[in-house]
Amino acid sequence: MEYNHKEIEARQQQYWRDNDIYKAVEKPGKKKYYVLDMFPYPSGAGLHVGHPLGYIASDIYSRYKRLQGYNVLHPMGYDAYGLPAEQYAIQTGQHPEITTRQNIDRYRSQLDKIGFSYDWSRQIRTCDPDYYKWTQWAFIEMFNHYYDTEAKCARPISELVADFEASGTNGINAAATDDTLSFTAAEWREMDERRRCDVLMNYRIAYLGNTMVNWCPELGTVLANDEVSEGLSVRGGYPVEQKLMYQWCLRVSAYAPRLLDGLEQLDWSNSLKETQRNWIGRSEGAEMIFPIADSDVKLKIFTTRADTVFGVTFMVLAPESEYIDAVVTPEQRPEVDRYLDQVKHKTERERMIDKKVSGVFTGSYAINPLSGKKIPVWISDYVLAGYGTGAIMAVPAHDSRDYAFARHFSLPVIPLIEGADVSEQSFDAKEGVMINSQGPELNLNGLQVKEAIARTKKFIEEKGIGKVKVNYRLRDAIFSRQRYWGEPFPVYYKDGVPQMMDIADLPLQLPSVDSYLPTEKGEPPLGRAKNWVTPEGYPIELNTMPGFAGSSAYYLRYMDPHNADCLVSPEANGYWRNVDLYVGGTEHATGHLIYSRFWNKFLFDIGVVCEEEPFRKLVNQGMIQGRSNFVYRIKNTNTFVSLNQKDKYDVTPIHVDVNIVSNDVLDTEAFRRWRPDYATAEFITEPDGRYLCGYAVEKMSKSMFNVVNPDDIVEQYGADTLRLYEMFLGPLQQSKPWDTNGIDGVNRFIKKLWSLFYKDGKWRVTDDAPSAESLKSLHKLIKKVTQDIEGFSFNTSVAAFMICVNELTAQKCTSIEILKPLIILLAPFAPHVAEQLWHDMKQPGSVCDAQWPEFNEQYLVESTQRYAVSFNGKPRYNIEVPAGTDPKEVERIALADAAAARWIDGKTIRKVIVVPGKIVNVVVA
RNA sequence: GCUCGAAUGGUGGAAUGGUAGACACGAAGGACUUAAAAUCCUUUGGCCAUUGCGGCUGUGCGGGUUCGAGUCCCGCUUCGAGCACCA
Repeated sequence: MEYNHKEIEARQQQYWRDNDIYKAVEKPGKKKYYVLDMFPYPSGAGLHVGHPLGYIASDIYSRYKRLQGYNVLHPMGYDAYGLPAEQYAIQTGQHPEITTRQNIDRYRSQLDKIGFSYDWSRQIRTCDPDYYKWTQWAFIEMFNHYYDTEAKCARPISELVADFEASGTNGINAAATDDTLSFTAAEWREMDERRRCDVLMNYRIAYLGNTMVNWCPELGTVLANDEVSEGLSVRGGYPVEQKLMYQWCLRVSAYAPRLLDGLEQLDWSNSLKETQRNWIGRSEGAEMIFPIADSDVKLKIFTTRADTVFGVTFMVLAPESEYIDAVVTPEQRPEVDRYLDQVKHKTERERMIDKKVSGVFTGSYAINPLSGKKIPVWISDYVLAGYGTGAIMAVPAHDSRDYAFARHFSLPVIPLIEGADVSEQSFDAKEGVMINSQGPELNLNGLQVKEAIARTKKFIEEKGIGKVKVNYRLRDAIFSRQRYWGEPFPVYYKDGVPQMMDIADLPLQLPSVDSYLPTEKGEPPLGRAKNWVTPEGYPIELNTMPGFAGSSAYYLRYMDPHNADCLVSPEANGYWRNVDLYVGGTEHATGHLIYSRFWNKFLFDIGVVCEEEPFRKLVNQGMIQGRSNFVYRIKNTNTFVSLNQKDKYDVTPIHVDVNIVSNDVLDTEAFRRWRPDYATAEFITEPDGRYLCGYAVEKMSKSMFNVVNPDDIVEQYGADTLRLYEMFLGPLQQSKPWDTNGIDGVNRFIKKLWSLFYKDGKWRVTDDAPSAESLKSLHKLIKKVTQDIEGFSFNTSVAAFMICVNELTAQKCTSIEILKPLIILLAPFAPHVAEQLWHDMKQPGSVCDAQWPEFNEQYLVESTQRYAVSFNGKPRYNIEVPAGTDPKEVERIALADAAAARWIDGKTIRKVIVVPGKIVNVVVA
């Protein structure tokens, strides 16, 4: 029998399908392991070889865990709502549902070919009503809860209402809100429904708020912070501007402390945790009150540099600050209005690019609470409304932005740190000894910066001038999108007051529309839906939910995908708990991975899930870039020059389809057939007659002709080769270009493996006893591969297989006692060929009739022991011997190695001491 | 600017502080073949020596710790990633 990947793979895959081999069933008492891939958005372009990289790694791990006897949950589904399908719908009128379905079918057939061990009976699609019912349900729950910052958990809004009825806002200062309200119980009772609704919106976890949003005119929708990068939309790269809009939001910021602290216990990479820490952006500082002279107004500011308060020479308000109206003097009003108008017409991006200092004086002065000095209050767009209180105390000597502002408007600069030269630039470092910092009641002179910060904080708290405060950069998530292709909100409006639908009436299905564009009135596409009202005739919300809504809790739904009564049953959730291993790209670091953690924590608070963190271990696979090939055309001709000859001519490099290039050698005939223009192409080749192409690493895309389709690789080499090769390419976490050049080496390995079992078509495995050296090769492999799988170092485990097969070939090993464990170990990597060989072992006439086993743990036992070899007490090197080796034998091996490495050249050995399991000490003279 | 990570042959990449370059690709030479493909064998960091065995050098740069450093520490350079008027 020859190795025929097509037959083998078709047969194995059929077998898995027919017997539901990978169907996961809860088995109480059996240890579970949940391996999850980030589910894909099914794009129209299909999969390229980069997409399956992480899926292969997680599949290897799942199969490995299964062999170890774990009950493994390894599901797959589709993140089916998204912009491309909607934009395609706008262009063609085809319903996004149809496009999405077609793309999903394509994805599925591509995934199937690679031989993944997914339990497809648990597949989910975020656009299925049965699925998004639970997205809508979670939204309603968030609407019905508020966040108690003291108990650090979500609580029913009804409890807050009860508090209000009993005692107004007294004693509920622990509710997360961005607007501190104050009213009595009597006042609460007198409020009408609309007013109460407005009040409660300040506390609900899902709330309607007038917030500054990232508005993208080109896409006609608002975007979340993580969907914007450098003032442009991540999707499409269109400009984004700031706009005040009444939108649904999620109070993610309330969970900022827990999102930060939770990172500690997670087995994630440092860089990813760091990215999240940056995004959450905790900063410890102080809130301080600066009263305005001759007025009742008190400016509240936030600073991390309380120590520099004696260097404050002016105050700055954000252009959107609520203080402005109270502070601006009548004389300054026209100038301020002019400035605000000018700022308003700048987009976020323009504000960022335009680093020119701008600002306007309000006409008012504040009083420095520590020094008593009068200082002017300005307005400038370098202060952000959304962070802190939207107002700052400016210390130009020690903050570069304040410095630039002070220099531009000729405001004074007072240095506060000894030796700091502030004549050219500010001194921002938090180090040195304080000077010029003495007020009537507080003297910081002579203190170190850190001491001064602490002293000042203590002082202002005692005096009631301010208080210690922790600020977070993390903003609430804007949850409305003015799109069609997303989950509809289960919300209707009764006299303009938002009402949640009854959970029993969910899912609220997405209606059909005649066009996917906004209405003439500028309403979102759902404004076109006919009868988009409740049975009572109340209008239903026109916005839809954003992309991250459906992906925030999908891992929970896999645990119990067909449950019609709840998101996940307590039994299923109690068994599978959370994801043990999550594999996916870093691009979701500040989006999906924050929202999911938030969403999960909320569900944890309300008792729906039993684990507070959704993803215990997370591995980020690197991106696979494209490797493009070039041909070089002599200008104005149809003649192409090979790489090493091109410098002799005036040439233009042209991208050429990588699929007609092999090892950078162009198939010239295929090139002539590739495009009509090139049918008559002439070639100037290398001396050996080959046409060599140049190459470059670029993004994998159609326009670069560098897309490699996994289907083609599977067709030519087989899924097992593809799987092994993707792993062999390099460390999983690292980004690397796809280069098909090395794939022959991996394919050769499989053929060599095959010929350990079949020689000239004949079965050659025997039940001979294994030789000592074969056993050594095998145990080396077992040790290396088990270590490497645990450490996600799949490239080196593939190398270990190659070494082992080469050694066994050289040893002419035919013993089943070696070959059986070998293919068991290989099965997670190359399941088709391994299972085929296992199957063949069970055939009549073969020597094996065992069942496909669960992985035998004896292979995982550490099989060697390490000894440190020292000379006269100084450790020199280590040796490894089989576990349990006799001390005499250890001594012999140690001395043989020492002699080989010339440690004892010209010396006399006096004595050798062997401490079992630890050390070999050689006393030499 | 702040934070994190990386730098090793022609290429992708291996090396719990212990013989740097595993494994693979590519390249060169050879065997088989009418020929090609496939397969197999040898060589392959650099320099020198090559009818001897071998010698020198070498992991971005400069220091340090150590009997011993690609690996640990200090200081740079370059590249990548994240955050970025966040006070």
